[in-house]
Amino acid sequence: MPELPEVQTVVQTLRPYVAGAVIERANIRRMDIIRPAGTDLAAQIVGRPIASIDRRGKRIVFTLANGNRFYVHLGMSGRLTAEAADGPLPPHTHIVLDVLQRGGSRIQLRLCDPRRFGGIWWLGRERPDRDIGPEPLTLPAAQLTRRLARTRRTIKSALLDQRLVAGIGNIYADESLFAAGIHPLAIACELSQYQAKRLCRAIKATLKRALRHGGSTVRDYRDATGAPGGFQRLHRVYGRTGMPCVVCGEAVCRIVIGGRSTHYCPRCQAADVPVARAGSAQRPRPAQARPAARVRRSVSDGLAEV
DNA sequence: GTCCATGTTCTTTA
DNA sequence: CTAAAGAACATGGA
Repeated sequence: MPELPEVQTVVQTLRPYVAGAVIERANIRRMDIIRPAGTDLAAQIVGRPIASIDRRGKRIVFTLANGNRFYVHLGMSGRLTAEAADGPLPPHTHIVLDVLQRGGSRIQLRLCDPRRFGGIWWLGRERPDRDIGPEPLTLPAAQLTRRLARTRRTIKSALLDQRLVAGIGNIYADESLFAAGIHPLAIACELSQYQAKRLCRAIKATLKRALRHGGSTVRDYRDATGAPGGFQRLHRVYGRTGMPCVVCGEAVCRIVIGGRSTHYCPRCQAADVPVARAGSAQRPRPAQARPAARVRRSVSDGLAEV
């Protein structure tokens, strides 16, 4: 659920509760959300002060006073909240950290994640961003252009690739492409210089505006205090299939790209550059008939004969 | 029962 | 070999 604006909002609302606080106890109720598997997270963090909490891409990065780091990823349904120490534990609460604040009061830091696509990654001294791309809010347009020029994927798929740019997800990819007037099936490397620049500006403007509204709550998302976001009311295409475009009145379309639902206005986002086919790979069809005897055997066929 | 969901990673295919 | 699409993961809601 959470993309850059939601993750950043969680960090900002969590920071006053945990910055400088000491982790007194770690109640890890499910081992399988700790990664790498086998990490003794409790042994690493109990008794340690939290020096700082920051965001990198969609990761919530904790830095301990001893310099070690770990990060929380919220996956699709994760919530990281600061709660009064004695409230009842809701279902799917996988981690509870008891935290002693500088003022002397105690709170609980809870990770709740029904679908369990999220989790906690222990980093130690490793960098928190070795395997993801640059931050979109500070990304120079020329750098985005260069990165897009390297791929023939659709622009929608490219924006969702965290190694290309970190922090954009399904909502903000659709909203940014609408703001830039670019068709989601446009081939990334076919965008004009002007379009790439416009897209870069649109991404920044969209993410910043979402940030000002505390992110989007479509379903599960809450900040660290439990409050929902407000930006879902300002979505211009995401989740508006069939409704009139807020700019031109044309009905908003929904297609599937890379397995993800994609919303766009067919008039405001005209396909004025080469586009891929929706819903499946752009498969160059053989101009002539296929070779006749095409004997292909699946793996299971082969195994069945052994 | 069906389909869908704010994400990532592994596998399969071209 | 590389690039990209699809499936899988787990749960709940419409």
